[in-house]
Amino acid sequence: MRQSQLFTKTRFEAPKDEVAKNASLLIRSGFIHKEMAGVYVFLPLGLRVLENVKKIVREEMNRIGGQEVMMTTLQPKEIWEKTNRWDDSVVDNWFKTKLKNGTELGVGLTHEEPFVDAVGEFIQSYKDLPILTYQIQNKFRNELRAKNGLLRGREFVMKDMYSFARTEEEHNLLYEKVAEAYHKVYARLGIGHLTLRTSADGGIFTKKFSDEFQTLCDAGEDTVYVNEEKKISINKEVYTDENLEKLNIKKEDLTERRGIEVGNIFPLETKYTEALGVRCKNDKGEPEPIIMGCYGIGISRLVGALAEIFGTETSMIWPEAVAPFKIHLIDLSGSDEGVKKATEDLYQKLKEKDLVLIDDRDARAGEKFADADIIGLPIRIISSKKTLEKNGFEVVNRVTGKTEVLSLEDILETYGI
RNA sequence: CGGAGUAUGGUGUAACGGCUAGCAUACUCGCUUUGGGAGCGAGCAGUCUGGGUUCGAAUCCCAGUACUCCGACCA
Repeated sequence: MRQSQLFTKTRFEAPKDEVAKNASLLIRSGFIHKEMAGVYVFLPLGLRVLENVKKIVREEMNRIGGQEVMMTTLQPKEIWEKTNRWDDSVVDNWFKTKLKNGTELGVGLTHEEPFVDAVGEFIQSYKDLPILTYQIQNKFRNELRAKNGLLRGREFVMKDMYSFARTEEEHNLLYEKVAEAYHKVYARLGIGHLTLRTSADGGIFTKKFSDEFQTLCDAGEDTVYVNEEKKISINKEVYTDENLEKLNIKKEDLTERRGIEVGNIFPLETKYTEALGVRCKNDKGEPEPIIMGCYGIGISRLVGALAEIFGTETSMIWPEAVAPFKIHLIDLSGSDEGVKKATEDLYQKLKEKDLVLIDDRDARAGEKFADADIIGLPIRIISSKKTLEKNGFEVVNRVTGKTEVLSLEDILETYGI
């Protein structure tokens, strides 16, 4: 992609209506646009990051047998009434609307009911189980107060997966399989070492714990007690002597930290399937309850978390797996036709694999470097008279700081072109 | 939802109730410049909305709206 044609621009000044580092940084780099409090537009570079996160999540969910679907945003109130989650006194952050004829509708804030409703149609026999199905979709929550940029919005992108199992054992197997997949997702995003499976409140429908995936970061909204060494973590909301004993954790081993909840998995038991009348026949032809699990990953929240972790106010380095492009090619050819041609040749090659953003603007070096710092592509290749005199290009790995002059052939070989 | 604060060109800011609302940046044009946000000149562009007080309101008052922060909430 040519930066001269990219319609977004970086900006020098921080937006005054954002305090959160993630939103401020991403607005300054032109990755997102604030539409209103808690609602953000993903611009070309930001969308590429978001899509890369989705891709990784998809691959890992598919790998464990997840089947992707897409539920609807508009929701009929009937199914929510069956589980007693329609009334505002029970769930107060619904966005609701009406059809022309007055029929009430909900705007999806989560999708347990619709999944049970839609998937349940196909569950007749125990032979149909287990099922693991998911979607990546926008969620709408009427939060009383949006804050922290992408970390808590009113409209956000989430991956939610649901498992349907016949027995407790079958459920537990799926549950652990998903947990393992989650660890893989965070590892691929470059935050595996910071992300801990955390015991948390199981919610209002189960007496069990749920498991959150907390990425340690001071900007996080949750307080967790952790032992990074032993990979132990427990959310403050369930941090009691009784629970510590139940979980076999020693208080002295833990330190208080802040965490961003980047994922949450919890057992739903039979609450939703029973309420919506979804059962399966066992081998004697008798109806049996179905055990559910629910597994979420905040996709857009992860983009914010990455900005918090890998960014400063004026600089960013995206993990290679999600960077909008891997390489930022800085064209410093000026009016030198020879350098310009060499740069263009390299660009055309790297473009074949969609690896590169070229700064071909008629701008000075300082401006280009400053922009490249905040846009945050992990590899920087500088092309100028200086580098061409050495028969190559200056290649900087921004993570390690390693700088070397490589020839066109060397670079192409590195990327398998 | 309780409390506090803020609102001025695209962006960031300044202006005692009183001069043509200033500065920076961005943008447009011209010249110069070209490895860390260059220089000179010219130009475009603004007081959140609605009321009120006053000879006179960006400034004071009321209402609304939006945004931010603290708290509560977050299935």
